[in-house]
Amino acid sequence: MLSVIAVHPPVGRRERNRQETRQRIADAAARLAVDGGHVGITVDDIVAAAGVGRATFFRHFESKELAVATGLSGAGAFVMVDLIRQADDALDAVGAIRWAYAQLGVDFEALRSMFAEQALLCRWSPAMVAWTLHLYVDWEIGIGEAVASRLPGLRPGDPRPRMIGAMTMAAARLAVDEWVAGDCTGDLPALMQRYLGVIEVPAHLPTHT
Amino acid sequence: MLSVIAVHPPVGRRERNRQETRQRIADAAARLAVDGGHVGITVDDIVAAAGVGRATFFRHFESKELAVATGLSGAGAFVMVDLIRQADDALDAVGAIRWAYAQLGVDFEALRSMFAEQALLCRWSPAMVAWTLHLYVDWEIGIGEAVASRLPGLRPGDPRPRMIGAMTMAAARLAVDEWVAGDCTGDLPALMQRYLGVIEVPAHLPTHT
DNA sequence: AGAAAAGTGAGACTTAGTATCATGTTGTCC
DNA sequence: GGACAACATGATACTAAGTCTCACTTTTCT
Repeated sequence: MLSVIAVHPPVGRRERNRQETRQRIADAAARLAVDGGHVGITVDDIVAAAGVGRATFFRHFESKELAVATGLSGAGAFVMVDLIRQADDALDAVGAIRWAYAQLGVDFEALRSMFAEQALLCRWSPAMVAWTLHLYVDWEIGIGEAVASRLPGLRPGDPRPRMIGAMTMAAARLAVDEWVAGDCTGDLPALMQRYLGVIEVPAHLPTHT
Repeated sequence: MLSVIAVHPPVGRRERNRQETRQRIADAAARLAVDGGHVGITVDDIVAAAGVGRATFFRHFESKELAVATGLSGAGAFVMVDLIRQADDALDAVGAIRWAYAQLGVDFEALRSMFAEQALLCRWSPAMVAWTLHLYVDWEIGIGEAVASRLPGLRPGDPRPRMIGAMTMAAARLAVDEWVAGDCTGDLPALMQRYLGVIEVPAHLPTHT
């Protein structure tokens, strides 16, 4: 009678609906931001475009900016985390990250304008910057989990996964900052490798205490 | 006639007044947040306490949260940057940072409750977290400048200073996160060293390109 | 001294964010 | 399979953040 139903993801219809609503809102927010160049986009615009009530918006996102940033980043974050996971097993944690971002360099020209649009919108206002940074924390965690298995001697509470995630996001942020400062005309993948080059992680957890 | 006036800091009275106003606002914001446990503190409260007009508030701070965060961090940031600068010349960049944060460990108990208060307020709401992260960017820059002279082969555009600043702030943030998760009862300086231990920077700029 | 430039205060106004309640939908237990 | 609990939504009203404009004062430069 029971079982047989849910296979792996024990997510019910309720949770699925909820995530779909959240996605609709984020998508609408990002689309409006891109279309309008961000000028004058309001929460009422977003909820109208997403076809949800105003209260629902704030149940899913703590601020307008977070919704826009989430929509802009969209699948991008998941793509990167997946890429890191797919890197050659022989690569260590930082090596896998460098490889993943190098893959982004292949065919970068096709994505240049999209990246530029996203980068500029995320820097449009101080509030956008602040909430984008807030969003990055989630990515830090994701990246940390993605590389954890590559860390020798990993134990519960090991600071390395989170730190590697944070350092990676810092490299990405600073690389894009420099890229934007040069009017998005430079070689972003190369800049990214340049900043990632500063990251070095001890092969083993320093035997402290 | 001219010259002879300003010695080193070419800051005029106007700039000084401006900074004083900004400081008054930040101080009032932090004091109200600490006193009231943050509950229900409004911009009108802050401007009344600071004795400035509402418009002036938003000329100095892009959001209420940024004002509170700035006031809370207050002198702390400057103290750390100064400490890093005062570290023994024999120490390299990361060594100087580790030493500076180790100094914080001396007499930590006297500061424990103050740190706890500040840490909890900065994590009170998602908005506080977001704007605190925004504020951290300034510290990143400050730390980067403070250690730049310790980096061999430094050249314009070198990614190391900013990256070291960002990695340091990441370590601080994650250490405090873990400390707060343990109800602020643990050994924060030790946690800090633990996270800082993950940072390793190549002695020389990787000869890329 | 006088004019340009920049900071401030006051108030009106738009919009973000919160709280409450009624309604529909999903999950669970018999 | 039906009833009930739990949760997601929508609508509305309300508080407070953030913007804008204008009149006024202070600083700076010539």
